[in-house]
Amino acid sequence: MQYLEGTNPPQRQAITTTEGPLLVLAGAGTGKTRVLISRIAHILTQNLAELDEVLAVTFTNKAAREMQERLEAELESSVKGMWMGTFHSLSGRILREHAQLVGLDKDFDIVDPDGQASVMRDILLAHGIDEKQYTPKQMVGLLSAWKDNSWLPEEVPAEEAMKLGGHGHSVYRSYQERLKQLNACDFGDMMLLTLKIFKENPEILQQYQQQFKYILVDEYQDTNGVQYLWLRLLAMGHKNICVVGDDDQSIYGWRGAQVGNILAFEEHFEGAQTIRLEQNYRCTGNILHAANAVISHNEQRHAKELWTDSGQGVPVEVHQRWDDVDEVRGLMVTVINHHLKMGGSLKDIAVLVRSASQTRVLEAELRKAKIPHRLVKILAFHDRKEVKDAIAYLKLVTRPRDDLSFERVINLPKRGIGDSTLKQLKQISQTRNMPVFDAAVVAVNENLVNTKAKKALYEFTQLVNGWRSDIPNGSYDQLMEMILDESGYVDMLYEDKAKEGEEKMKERIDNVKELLRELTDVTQENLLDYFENLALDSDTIDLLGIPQDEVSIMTVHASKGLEFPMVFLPGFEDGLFPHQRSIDDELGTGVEEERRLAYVAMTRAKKKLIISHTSSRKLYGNWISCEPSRFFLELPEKGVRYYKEGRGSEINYIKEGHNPTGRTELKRKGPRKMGEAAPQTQLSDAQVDALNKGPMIGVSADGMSTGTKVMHEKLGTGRILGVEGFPPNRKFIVDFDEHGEKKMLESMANLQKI
DNA sequence: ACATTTCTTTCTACC
DNA sequence: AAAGAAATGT
Repeated sequence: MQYLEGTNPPQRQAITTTEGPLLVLAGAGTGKTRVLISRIAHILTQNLAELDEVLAVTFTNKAAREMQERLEAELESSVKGMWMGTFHSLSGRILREHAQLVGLDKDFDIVDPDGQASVMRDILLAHGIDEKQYTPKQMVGLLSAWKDNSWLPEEVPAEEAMKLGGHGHSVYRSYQERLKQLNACDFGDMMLLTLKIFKENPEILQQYQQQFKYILVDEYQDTNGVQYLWLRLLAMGHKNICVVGDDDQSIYGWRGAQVGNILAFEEHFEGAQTIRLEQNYRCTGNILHAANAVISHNEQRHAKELWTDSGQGVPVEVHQRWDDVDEVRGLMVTVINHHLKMGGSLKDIAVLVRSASQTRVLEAELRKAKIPHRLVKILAFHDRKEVKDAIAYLKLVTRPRDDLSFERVINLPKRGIGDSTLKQLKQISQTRNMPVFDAAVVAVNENLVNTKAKKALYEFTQLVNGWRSDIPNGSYDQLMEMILDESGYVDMLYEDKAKEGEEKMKERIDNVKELLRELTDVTQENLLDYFENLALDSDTIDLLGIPQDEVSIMTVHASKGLEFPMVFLPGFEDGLFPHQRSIDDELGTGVEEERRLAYVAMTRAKKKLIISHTSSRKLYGNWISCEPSRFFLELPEKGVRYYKEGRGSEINYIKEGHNPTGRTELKRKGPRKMGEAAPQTQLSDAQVDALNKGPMIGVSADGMSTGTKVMHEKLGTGRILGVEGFPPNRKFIVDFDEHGEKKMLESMANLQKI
């Protein structure tokens, strides 16, 4: 049995224990993917199940693809027919099959967050809710959280329904109604509506329960409420559910993930067995030791300690740099060039950032230093404006009910259809219960809009009808090309050159061309799948040519499951990592999740881990001073070296400026008190201006100074303890009567003087 | 309705 | 700093 070769005893056990519920607690780099693949190979080669009787759930499409490839290599045969994919893609498959049961057509569309916000904007308007007080995004966020918890409109608990001014409940219903009208659903619905079908139609559920003899789930620590219930129902048939995960790597709490699912698996599934994989095959001893030390500060976790027998390796490095530019130029570029000189390769290297905003400086400086690099998954190809515009045209032509796409392209390029005309069209569409496109035809025929708009609408509808009659037998690239040409969209891109600059224009044109290339594979048969993938698969970035030798730049979240010989972790500063939003989190679980995130980040490194923090960095265009991340205080004494360099200096990499006293300098006496203002290291022009105009720190013209009593919408009354920075980016430190000390940005907090 | 200017806001993380 | 919204002028 080939698939057992080279496995350790617990791995072997996890592969061959096929019957009954099984929890595999698999730490970072313990060979969990290997186990999953071998387990499926075992099930199939032992003839325990047919291909379509195996359900394998992964967290990303990329993971699904990788698993499929490796499995096929292992079995030397195709595994087509197996149910392998993400929760959303698998659930979507079931939902399409039974869409009528929840009022959707089989070819329903999946709206992305932009689309959600757009729908919500109309709903808020119709409900007479002030969209400044409750933004569409906020409202969508609330609904998504409810859906992640598996609450249908009638199931939302009373106290939840009180949130955001108590509007949520009625808004939820209208929002769902509207989506139904559009023949569309959002991400949350893909799980929730399928669950609804299961609950209301036992015979359908039973059919799937019988079909799926073996269920496997990867990254179980990141499942949310609705996903848990979905799995639970499906697993009720044969009860052979194997979940693999690591509570220390749960980093999607903001998307509703409940670590509790993995912590309580044994209670949720009766008779469950647990197997632990604790031998790490990825990192050096020093890296593992450092990561273990950090994560051990979390309260909510299964006790475990990863180990390795592969030697200590070189120390983990911690660098203090002057600012974000110096962090790249002085540190990374130096190290990377040295790595190249020693014969190393760029694809060994990854830079993992906490927030996408860090990539701007990173990219600029690496470009200056002529170091090839690639942003991975930061802005997905299909999220680019010009690509979304083109897709909207294609959707409008092929999907008659797609009002969202109509809205997007009706005045792109400018056709003289403004807000007021659009509003009229929407009105007609609602009262006559027809798509906005049809309303436009009606408006033309019945003279319901002014002459100018009428002419423009007539021409537009003629164009679209023309394209509709040209829907091809072959691939869609030619239709798309015709649309882009005849609509004037491409001309518009060229004309934008003056405004946007030539480089930007070229990039846009290239992206549209790339889209055309992609569409050569799209036909009437797979158009629906194509649209579904657009919504569900954001990994598709590697279509732009062969993988080059270049440094990978990505967010820590995007790095989960990957590994690199050398990893840089810039921006380890309180406020950025851990992020301020998590520090402010009232439940206190935020920092624990950040710590898990740090753990994930550190354990991506196989041989060399370089963490850095800066003294100052730009935020919203203003310099702020930064404190070292609190996570440094949790690093072990051994196996970590500290480096501190001044402004613009380059470290002498070979000689190593090992600074044993660095640690004491780094070590704070304890967390900085909230009221204790961070020292301002450098003033921006705006700040100097602000000073010259009058208001001084703490004695501002608006009377918001230390001692002022203030009122906050949610946190109630309190007193200002201190003020940092300058308008309009001041931060107030407020001692709230009910909630204690909080630090907040002026523009966010909306504090009222009382 | 659109172009231009001015002012706000934004920077967690993503299927 | 850059993108987006709002205000203002034509």
